[in-house]
Amino acid sequence: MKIYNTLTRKKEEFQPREAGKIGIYVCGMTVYDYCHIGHARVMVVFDTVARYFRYKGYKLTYVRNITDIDDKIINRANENGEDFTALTQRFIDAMHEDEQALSVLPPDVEPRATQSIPSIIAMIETLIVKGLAYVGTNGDVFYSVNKFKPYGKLSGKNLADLQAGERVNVDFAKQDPVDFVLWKMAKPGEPYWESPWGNGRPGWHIECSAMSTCCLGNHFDIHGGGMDLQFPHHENEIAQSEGATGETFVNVWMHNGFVRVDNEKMSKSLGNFFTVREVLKQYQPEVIRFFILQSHYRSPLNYSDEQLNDAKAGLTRLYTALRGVEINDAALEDEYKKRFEQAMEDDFNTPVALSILFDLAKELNIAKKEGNQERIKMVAITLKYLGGLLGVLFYGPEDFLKQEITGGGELRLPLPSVSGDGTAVTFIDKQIQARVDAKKSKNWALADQIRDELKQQGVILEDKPDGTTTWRRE
RNA sequence: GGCUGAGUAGCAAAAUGGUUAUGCAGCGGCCUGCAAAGCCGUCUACACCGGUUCGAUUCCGGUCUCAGCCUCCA
Repeated sequence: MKIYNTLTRKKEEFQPREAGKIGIYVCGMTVYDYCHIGHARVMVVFDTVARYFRYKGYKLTYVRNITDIDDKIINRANENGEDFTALTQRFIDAMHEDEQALSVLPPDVEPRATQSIPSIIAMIETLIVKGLAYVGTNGDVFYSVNKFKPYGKLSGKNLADLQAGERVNVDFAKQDPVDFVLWKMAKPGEPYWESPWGNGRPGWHIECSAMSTCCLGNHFDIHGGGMDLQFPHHENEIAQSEGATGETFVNVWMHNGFVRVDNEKMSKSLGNFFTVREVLKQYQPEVIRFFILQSHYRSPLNYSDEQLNDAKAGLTRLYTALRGVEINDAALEDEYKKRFEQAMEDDFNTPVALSILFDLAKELNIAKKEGNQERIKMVAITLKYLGGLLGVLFYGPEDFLKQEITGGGELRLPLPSVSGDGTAVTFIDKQIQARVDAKKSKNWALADQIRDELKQQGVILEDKPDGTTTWRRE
């Protein structure tokens, strides 16, 4: 199993610290707004990683935190005139709904910053005792970056460059502009927790150090998150954790690439983001997941309708191949399974893994054409099984192909119903029957008219060799 | 300016020192009443310039372009 390690800038053979066991920590959401497709990518990517480790038999502990206190949350709650806990709870619930829609399995532990205050305070105290942190002139507690020699090892930066490139906004409370805050004093009216340094709240970076070591130990296997967290967030985490414990913090750092819109990073500040629930009005949730899996997790991923439509077309091809095939517990096609594993074990190469699914679909179509029942069963079960490892292809083919996207705005959870609008389905069936009759009397004009009318409504008819007709949505 | 990373055919996206990626789209054929789906065949590549090599899209150096980080960000 090879994984690209940001720390060493190369693919390395992955060795768990303890045979058969893996601890992984992923930086999750700051919950003050809905998840956008960029957040969805992190969720789907690391869900896929977690699924694969489990499939390989590792005992995995997957931790993904929730940042439920910070300046943006406080500001947003003030704007809304609501308590910040009401705000965060609402968006935590929304996030869980989005995850479920995308077939992202819940992490094993989902610690929240506000519920980890004691361990955060303990870690800051240790840092102060070790001389790595100090109380600034404004009462905030800062990390003394210069005292941590390896600072910059993850992001390839060095302190001299950082100091040279300082922004004009110098904070006079700090001893050094590169220092960062560990504990922030509360202003009047702000939420706070008691601490040895006064009432306040944790800085952003310290929560992840505290929560990860708390859940996984001082030294664990994998730490993940978006590329943009590399610096300063993860760099600071290393400084805090290794500074406090004196141990190596993390063996492997994994960072996923961004989702882009028009060649630009999708982000809140640029305002060019699409929320998961927005996109779900137009596409099935599995299409979004498939879209994400179609590129390697470290590559940029361009968001566009064209790309989503592409993903949909690809998924449709796979489901079409599975159509009408009974999935039972036949043996797996070993050759394809092996190729699939090879792809996944090369730094989670999901585009190649998906290409193997397409190869299987072609095999399946050929077997169907030849009427080779044995082969059909074997290839179909393999396709469905390998798809399942990626968190796709778990619907019934008819469910997927006939699912209607209502666009009503409600969140679409998994398990779509084919006949959410039963009357539509009844109508389609009636029209198909009328067309069968027209065909029997060789009234091609009427038959074509019926087909065209349904097509206009997004329903595609397909005549089968045995004289029956099936349909699917466009 | 400093530090990362990337540039592959119409679009998207992988691998690879010499041999088919894959999906969508196109073209020809089979199938079909005609379609759709499917199958068979087929056309568009490796940013540019040098170097290493018997041979480079793949390794090395340089150029150009793009993106990201250096401020909150997944």
